Amino acid sequence: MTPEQLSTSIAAVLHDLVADGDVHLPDGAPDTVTVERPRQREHGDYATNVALQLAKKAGVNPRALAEMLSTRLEAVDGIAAVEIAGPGFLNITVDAGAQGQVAADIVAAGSSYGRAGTGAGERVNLEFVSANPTGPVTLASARWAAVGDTIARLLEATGSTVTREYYFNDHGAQIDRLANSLLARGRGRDVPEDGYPGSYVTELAEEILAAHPEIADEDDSAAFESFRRHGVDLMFVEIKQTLKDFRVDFDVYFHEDDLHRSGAVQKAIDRLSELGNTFEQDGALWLATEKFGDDKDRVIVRSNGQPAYLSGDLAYYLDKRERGFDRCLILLGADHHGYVGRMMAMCAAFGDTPGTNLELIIGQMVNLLSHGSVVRMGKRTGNILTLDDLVESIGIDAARYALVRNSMDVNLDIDIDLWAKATSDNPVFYVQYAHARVSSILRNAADLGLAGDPGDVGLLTHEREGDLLRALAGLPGVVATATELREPHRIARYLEETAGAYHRFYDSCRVLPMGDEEPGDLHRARLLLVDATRVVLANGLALLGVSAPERM
RNA sequence: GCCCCCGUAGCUCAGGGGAUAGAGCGCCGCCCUCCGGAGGCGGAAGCGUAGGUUCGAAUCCUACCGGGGGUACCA
Repeated sequence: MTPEQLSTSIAAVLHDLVADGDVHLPDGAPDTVTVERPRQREHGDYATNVALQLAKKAGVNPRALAEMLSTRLEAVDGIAAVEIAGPGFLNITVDAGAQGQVAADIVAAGSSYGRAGTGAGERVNLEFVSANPTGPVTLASARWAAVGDTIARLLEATGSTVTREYYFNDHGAQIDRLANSLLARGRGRDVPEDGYPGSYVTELAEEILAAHPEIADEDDSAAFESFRRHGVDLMFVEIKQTLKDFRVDFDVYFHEDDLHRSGAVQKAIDRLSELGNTFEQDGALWLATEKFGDDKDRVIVRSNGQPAYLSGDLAYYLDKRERGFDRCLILLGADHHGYVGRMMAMCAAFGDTPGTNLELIIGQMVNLLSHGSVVRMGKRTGNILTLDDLVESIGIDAARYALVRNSMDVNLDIDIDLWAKATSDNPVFYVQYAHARVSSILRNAADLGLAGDPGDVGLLTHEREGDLLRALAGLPGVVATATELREPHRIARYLEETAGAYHRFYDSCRVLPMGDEEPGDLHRARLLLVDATRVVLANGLALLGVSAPERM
């Protein structure tokens, strides 16, 4: 019995109580109730605090409500015992057969175990990374690449249709700075003060000159344009390749330039003006964001007639909405948190609902640590670290895992000495090792001709078996929560917990027959449990885009 | 100044109002007759401070202290 099934059963019992007039709830009985795995084993397999939650509304004392629930719950199929504890907790023990059935259900569901249809029909646009094509993908962007892709996988797992989108900013002044840097390097000069100092600029300039030798004969202003065009193109190719190698595939690369060329910017501005949300002042055109909760109003067309950066965002947002996305999610670094107010106000100015149609997810910064101190020098960039630097030192699996393992709200320090280790200190290794161990048993079982017959799942009564079953039963709930809160780290933590439960089970429950022992029902049931563990670890790792090795 | 994030064990971090606050590392002590010991078991050790809300607060609110980031008619 999974927590979800139990929740439904308890809700059904509540409905009955209300229908029979035993309990009066002004808002009726809920459809689901909170069911959790208690920390203390004495508190049963599962516990619920519904009685505490609803007592006040029902106008009864929590223990009395608990009594009524308990009596009826004990009659429910699969529930072995219900105890009332403390102020009104219900501690529920599930019978072994119903518990063991979870393993069979998981194996039957296979790769679809943990998925849900809660987001069905929702079209989500998830924009992340969106780094300017002025250099290699940085370490900071790497976090958004891993987190964003994982959020996308989670949304897909819960039934949403997701478009992974990269906003390619090829319109602004920083591109000029790249072009100037390339020109300088191409002509054997030092990069300007505000240029890009990395060695990649020199490489790029050489590459461009090799492919287009005629640039050498152009004057500086023509060469500037050539370097600009080819530089952006090549940089962009490199960024795409880096991300692809990192297992992040974008569906759409959107060019800011297109918005300006197509008239989309003007269209967005006109729309906002029609809605009465713009005004002119000091020769500039402003968007009235303050009335929608922003700190102050924002310029969208500068007094020199040039559109301000925000105008591109307006047009881009409108474009996404017109492409049919119900929800536009954007991942941003903490250095952009100041944009939240104006972006949300902009959304509201279009008549949309901030938080629903537009959602900004802010994450904190990343550092790399080695031997206890922060690594500052990137290989090709001089002063800033790249995704490639990270992957080179710890590999893709560890990099993806390390980048999503923590809440986005915390500054992330990645200790590359730790993540490069092949020991259990390294969380990704710990989880992958559990999967390899599982796979090994399954291989051995196949050699023994043991696969197929599930035995009797009711025999899985060992404490460690129960712990493992409950851990495995938790995946759908964790996926649901991680998706809803946009918190992929919950998947990683869950996997570590599940891997731990498996290692403990393995340590005290022999799975395969020893020596000449005849295979029995318990062997088969445990084998099913091992197989279910494989499914859960593999599905969880897949959500993180991390491989689930059968051998390591 | 104002805004955002963080402050939990010696260290790195989990803990979406619930029962005795968890994990890994490090430290101390254990467990190998066969499935991968790259594992497992036990022990010592903690919610920045002060108020408030609540039957119940690490979690919500306020103030303060400490760390990080931001605050352009730049993009």
